[in-house]
Amino acid sequence: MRMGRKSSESMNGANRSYLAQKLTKGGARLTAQRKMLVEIIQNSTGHLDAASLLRLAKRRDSRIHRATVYRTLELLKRLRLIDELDLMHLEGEKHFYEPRTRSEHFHLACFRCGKILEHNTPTFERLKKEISEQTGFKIEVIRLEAGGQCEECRAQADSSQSDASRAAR
Amino acid sequence: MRMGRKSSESMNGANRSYLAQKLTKGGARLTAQRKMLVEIIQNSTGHLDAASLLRLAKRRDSRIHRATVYRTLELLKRLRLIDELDLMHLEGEKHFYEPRTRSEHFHLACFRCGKILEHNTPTFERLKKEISEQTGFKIEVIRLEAGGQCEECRAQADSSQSDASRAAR
DNA sequence: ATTAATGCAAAGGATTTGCAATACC
DNA sequence: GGTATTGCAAATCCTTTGCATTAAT
Repeated sequence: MRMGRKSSESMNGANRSYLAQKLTKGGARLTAQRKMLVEIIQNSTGHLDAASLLRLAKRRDSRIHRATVYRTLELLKRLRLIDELDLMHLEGEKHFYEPRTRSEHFHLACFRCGKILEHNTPTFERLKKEISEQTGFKIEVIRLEAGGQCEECRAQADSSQSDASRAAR
Repeated sequence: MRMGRKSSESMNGANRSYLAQKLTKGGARLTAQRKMLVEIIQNSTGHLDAASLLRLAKRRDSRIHRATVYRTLELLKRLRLIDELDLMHLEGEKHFYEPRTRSEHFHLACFRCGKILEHNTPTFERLKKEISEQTGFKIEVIRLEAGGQCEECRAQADSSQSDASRAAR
């Protein structure tokens, strides 16, 4: 089954130079499996964990192994091509990954419905700048995550709260 | 060996009410082991992981079990008495804990020397406020962590870089 | 007396590793 | 052809769980 023009193999031409450039900097090789994994991550909407990434990769090449996925994630992290997220350990201890190509943002994890919101404000930029200026620390990776209640869940909680508060507690 | 007036058992009187208040809110019991664990965490300077906490606790009560430590940490987290940190997974996947009593701050982990810096600026407060205002998200826990190079390591890297850059890159 | 907390041992999940076979440049 | 990468299977690390026993109110 052939795929549409924007996905899979067909975009190798466009991406190869960029990836090859980045990957080969550290003496790393641009293998077929690595290309595939990067593509999957880049085309993914949500936040992938290692197991999901493996599952998706196996659809294209059933021989790919778990260890390869972990090793590639490690590499891409080192090259700053992806960011690693914890998402407040909402789903256990696994990590999630997203491409660095998208504009910077942080994550808000709703403890109630499990939704992950992405957000950003210029103040975040400002904060990073201040950190460097005030401490002399050179930030290479930064992760801001919050847990709590999203707007919708808060509204629900408030309305059911009023019932409950009438009774007691 | 008796301890100074500010640590250990002697502060139970002062702390019991506060802890009892907090702990018993959710129907939880204020057991001897829980008191001990909270004391250790509160008196600790650095960032404790579960294994270190267990080790320290065993010195006072050798019967305390790993499971109790984990269960207590879970409880204290829920009650917002402690914060859980990842410290950019600088030392593997374990978590670190610190009491919430200290003023809020975030953590900068040096990838080179492993040092953990704590920092804060009013902009962080501002950022939190903006997040709530702009998204309607109610923040219950927030974690800001950065990884990179501390001032000292940067200085070192720069001086050895100048040698390297003369040669090639 | 009732209910929650603990110790124990075993399981669980996510990730990592050594080594022989394979793919890349 | 020489070196980096992969698959495999086993190991490791951290954390959690079911259940019988013990402690707290």
